[in-house]
Amino acid sequence: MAEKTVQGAQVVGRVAQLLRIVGRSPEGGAALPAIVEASGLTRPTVYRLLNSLAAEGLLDHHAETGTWHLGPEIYVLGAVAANRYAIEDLARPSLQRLADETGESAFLSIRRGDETVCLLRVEGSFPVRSFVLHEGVRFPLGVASAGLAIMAFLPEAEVDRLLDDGGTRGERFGPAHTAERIRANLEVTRRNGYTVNPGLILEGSWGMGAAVFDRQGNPAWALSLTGIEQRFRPERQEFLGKLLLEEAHKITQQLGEHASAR
Amino acid sequence: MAEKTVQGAQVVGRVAQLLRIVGRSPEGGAALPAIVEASGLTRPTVYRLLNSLAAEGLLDHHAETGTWHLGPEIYVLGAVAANRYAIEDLARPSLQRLADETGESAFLSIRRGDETVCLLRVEGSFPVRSFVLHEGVRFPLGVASAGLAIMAFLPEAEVDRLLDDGGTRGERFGPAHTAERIRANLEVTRRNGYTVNPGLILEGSWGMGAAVFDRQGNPAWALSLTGIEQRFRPERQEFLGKLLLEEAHKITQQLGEHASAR
DNA sequence: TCCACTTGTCCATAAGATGGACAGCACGGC
DNA sequence: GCCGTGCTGTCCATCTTATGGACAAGTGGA
Repeated sequence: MAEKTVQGAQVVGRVAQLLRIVGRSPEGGAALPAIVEASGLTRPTVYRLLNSLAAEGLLDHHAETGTWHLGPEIYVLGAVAANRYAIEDLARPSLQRLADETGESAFLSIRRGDETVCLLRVEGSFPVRSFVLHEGVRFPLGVASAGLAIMAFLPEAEVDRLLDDGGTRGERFGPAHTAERIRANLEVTRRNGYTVNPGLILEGSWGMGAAVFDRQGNPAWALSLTGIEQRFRPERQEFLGKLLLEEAHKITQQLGEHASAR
Repeated sequence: MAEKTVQGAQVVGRVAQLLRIVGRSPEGGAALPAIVEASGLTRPTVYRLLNSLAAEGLLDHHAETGTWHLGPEIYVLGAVAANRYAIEDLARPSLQRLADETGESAFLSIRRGDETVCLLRVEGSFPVRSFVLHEGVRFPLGVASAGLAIMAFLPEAEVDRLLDDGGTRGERFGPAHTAERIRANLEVTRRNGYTVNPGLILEGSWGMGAAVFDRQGNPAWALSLTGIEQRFRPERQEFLGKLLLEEAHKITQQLGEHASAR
């Protein structure tokens, strides 16, 4: 909503949209009908664009399954871009430690506009795991623990703008996501430093998160843990929260020290 | 050359081209006139496309310098794609070791079509360094040590096709890049396992490389070292070559063990 | 002051993306 | 065996939309 910046080459928008859709899909694979559905474009158009993107190496077309994946060019470009945006390397050890010490799965998410995108997932050892979150998955800020953790440290005006979405958030993610309940959660998050998502998206699938701050002090990333309700009882939350905050602080500090490109 | 696979959405080609141009630029930054020049498109078109790409987050426009960079969306997508194409993590320790033990700068390059793309660079300690190669830089196979190392282990027919380019290689990279001289180099490379580039691209700027093989046994990546001529004397080449082969083998083996997605 | 070289913008034109429609194939039910 | 359903791949007339020549305006150097 609210586009038209310059004059606009809207094919670019469609291309970006398709890349995002493919990137968001579960194990990196999406079939044509699903992409058509998700994009709202017509099938021939999607078909043509996907094929063109694959011809450029930006996508891959797995011949047997007919699924589309992010291609080697994206990987190559991403590797170059990573020189400018490199928390990943800093975060991986922290995720590993979180997963090792808690047994839950640990995640790094990044803020991207009004959404969070999951960048890294490290599996925990506990045999019951939630797959609501995985690499490429996006949620609006305010939904899921990563987005809540980030939102809690945004300026009030920003929060107001984000919460005022006309109710689509509730429709997509369930009635628990009202502006009031989110505000209440943010309040608690600010007090504790970490946030708790008590199965708001999927019943029984809990999560906790803590924000990581960039050099300007903005909450740009978040660490989070997910698992089943039984593993997030109040008495354990303190332990998990402390761990999350420790690792989040560690990364924030490393980012501060780290010399950045340009 | 030789396009037109399906029906083609050629904007996609232009978009991909621009992304590549920006990705290839020295410290990730390219100015508009340079991009216009490199792309062969007209200025308004490039301008419009770049702005649209930036609006989608695929590029970044640095306001002060007016330079264009790969954007956060590319980073995000690349991070997701990296799950499918992850030698990077395996290679980094090897590059570090190469750089530490030799003092030269060490590189990981990937084969992408008929080119190699540099993915990672680890600086060596030796105070005179070559900057011919850095992240995002592409060379045709057969030019630069990484591309030679890969080419040496391609099927003969493939080599023939690659060498038969009508002389543009020589024009772009200097007269040392004739088919005959490359063939001779490949011959030596096959015998030694590693390749030596004796300043073919830039006089005095030498390099050595060794191929890394994927699970199917294809040479898909290469490790390489670069530095000044004086550091690549014949008596030292054996030492450097041995190191390169060791690390290349190590990565090849790890890739074989590693369970891959899909 | 003038020149060279930028960035940003407009708009008539024509290139080319679009999408309805159809062919062909694979699967499953009856 | 036959029909229905859902898929991929392709065509092409239509009209959306990308294109690029041209111009305004700003900057810096000589």
